[in-house]
Amino acid sequence: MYQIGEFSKINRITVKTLRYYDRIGLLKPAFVNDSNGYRYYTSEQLPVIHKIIALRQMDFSINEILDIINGKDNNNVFKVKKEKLLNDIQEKKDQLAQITHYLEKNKEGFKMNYEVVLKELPEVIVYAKKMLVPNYDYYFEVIPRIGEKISEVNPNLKAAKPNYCFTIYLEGEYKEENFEVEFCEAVNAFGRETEEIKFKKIRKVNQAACVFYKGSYDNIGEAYAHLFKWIEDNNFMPSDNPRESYIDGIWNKENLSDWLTEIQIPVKKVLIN
Amino acid sequence: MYQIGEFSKINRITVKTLRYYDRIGLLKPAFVNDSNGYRYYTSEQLPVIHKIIALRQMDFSINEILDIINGKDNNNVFKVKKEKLLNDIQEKKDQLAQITHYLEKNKEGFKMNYEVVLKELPEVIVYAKKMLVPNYDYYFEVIPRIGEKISEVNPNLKAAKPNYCFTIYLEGEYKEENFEVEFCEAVNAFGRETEEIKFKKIRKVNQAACVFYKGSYDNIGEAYAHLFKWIEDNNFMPSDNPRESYIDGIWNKENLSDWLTEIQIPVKKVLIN
DNA sequence: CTTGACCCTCCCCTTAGAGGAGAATTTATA
DNA sequence: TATAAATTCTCCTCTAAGGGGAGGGTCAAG
Repeated sequence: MYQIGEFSKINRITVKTLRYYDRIGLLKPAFVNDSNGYRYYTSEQLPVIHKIIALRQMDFSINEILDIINGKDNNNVFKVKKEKLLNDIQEKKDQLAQITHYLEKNKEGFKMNYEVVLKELPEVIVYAKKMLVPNYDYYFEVIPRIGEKISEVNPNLKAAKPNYCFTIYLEGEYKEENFEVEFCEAVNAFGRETEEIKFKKIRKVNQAACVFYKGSYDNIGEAYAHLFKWIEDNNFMPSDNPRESYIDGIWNKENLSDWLTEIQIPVKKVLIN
Repeated sequence: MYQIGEFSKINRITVKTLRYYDRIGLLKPAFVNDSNGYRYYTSEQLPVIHKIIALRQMDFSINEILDIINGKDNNNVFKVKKEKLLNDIQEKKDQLAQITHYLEKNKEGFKMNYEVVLKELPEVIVYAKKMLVPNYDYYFEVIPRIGEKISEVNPNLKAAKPNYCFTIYLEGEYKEENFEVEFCEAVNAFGRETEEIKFKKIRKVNQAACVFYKGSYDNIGEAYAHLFKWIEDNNFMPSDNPRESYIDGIWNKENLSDWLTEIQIPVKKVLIN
């Protein structure tokens, strides 16, 4: 018979933990003195606590250990745990890649302005028009007319909430002039089409690497470059054309430096053996 | 101005989380309607929440993010986090090795009886005697006499609490007969020595791989084999001689199957690049 | 005028114990 | 034998990052 303190020393485990295991029913002491409540453990319980500690070392939760000890579903729990550990390792490696990328970018006192986030892009219904655009200035002259035109034909059509107004770059890479794009605006339903403006459903994207870009479009190439570098450094690759989502711009902000655009590039993980 | 629901959709983050960030002061909405408590966010806050999400994706805690955003200690936090992630990955890999070992051992319905635990062995003062032992039977005849002898010379000497009575195998590997061992018993202080029995301090062992073995000593070789296999599978190597700690045996249990012994092998991690 | 969508606050719950208070008991020392 | 020190007990609160749900107020559309 060991007192709790002895038993804790033998097994290199705290007294608090033993009392906790008693309370939740994972390991009750073999004997409890009724008059003073002292717990006593026997040497037969050594292999039991040993097994518990071994399972804790393997990252099993208390509930899983209870199941294992009660003989439920013995082998499957281990396989599931193995899968989970493999996932955890991959997740940590991904985080490590992000931090390494960050440290590299920030190496020489260079202040990084872009924070890349992976997120899902939801399925949306849009009206869309393809165009060849000589430059950004021309572009924002043309866009309002698309909206006017489609409202004429569909007086009840409404923009989706939240607003989602973007272009898809049909060229794979970023170009400053004469690029081909598809302008899209998310709406609440399908409507009547015109010769040039078509409705379609844009499918959900599971993972897109996204950055916000502040300011006029003159230097947006820098944000693209950063984003592409991030994608490479983090073992992703583009899986579809980039999107530029317009949040603040000439239509609502006078000051160029207040303009806000989000660049979204659908990506998928590169499998490394 | 976005309502909380919109803002949550744009950023793929829950409303609960936004309210939580408000409460803890990580991201307060730009405007709150005093009469009904509604929260409103602006597009200028998009890059801010984006940064928060990016840092969360990199495994930073809320407190760390608060520090980063408030401009405290900017680069060091990242380096520390990188180290932590490397450690986490190693830990997960170790757990994976343990599970893989377990699954392999249990493959064909073979029921495993040994659970290996890594633990620290504390520093102890012992009296010790080296011997060449022909077999276990002889061994347990001799041992009581050592205790008697040392008590004669040191009437006030007491066994340590918890008891720790063990032999160190001086041969590197397990042998069934004619093995050289050093018998040790932990005591509370140094005492007077005899020709054959010496006192010494045994240093702490940081990590030892340990199993319990139940039953008579006939099949203890199996437990050794298992333990050595475990050490190899988990990328450890023995760093000192094995110890056999006697917990229950002929001196207190009649039934052979109640005998209990713990095998402890000090180990160190094998560095794999 | 009502319905459904959206928002609010408040409270409890999660893991696996850690930390500490206050009291009782046991063990060691003088 | 008296006291001091060590050990144990129960009970309470705390952790991180929100999730779940109750109960109730608010808003826009039909």
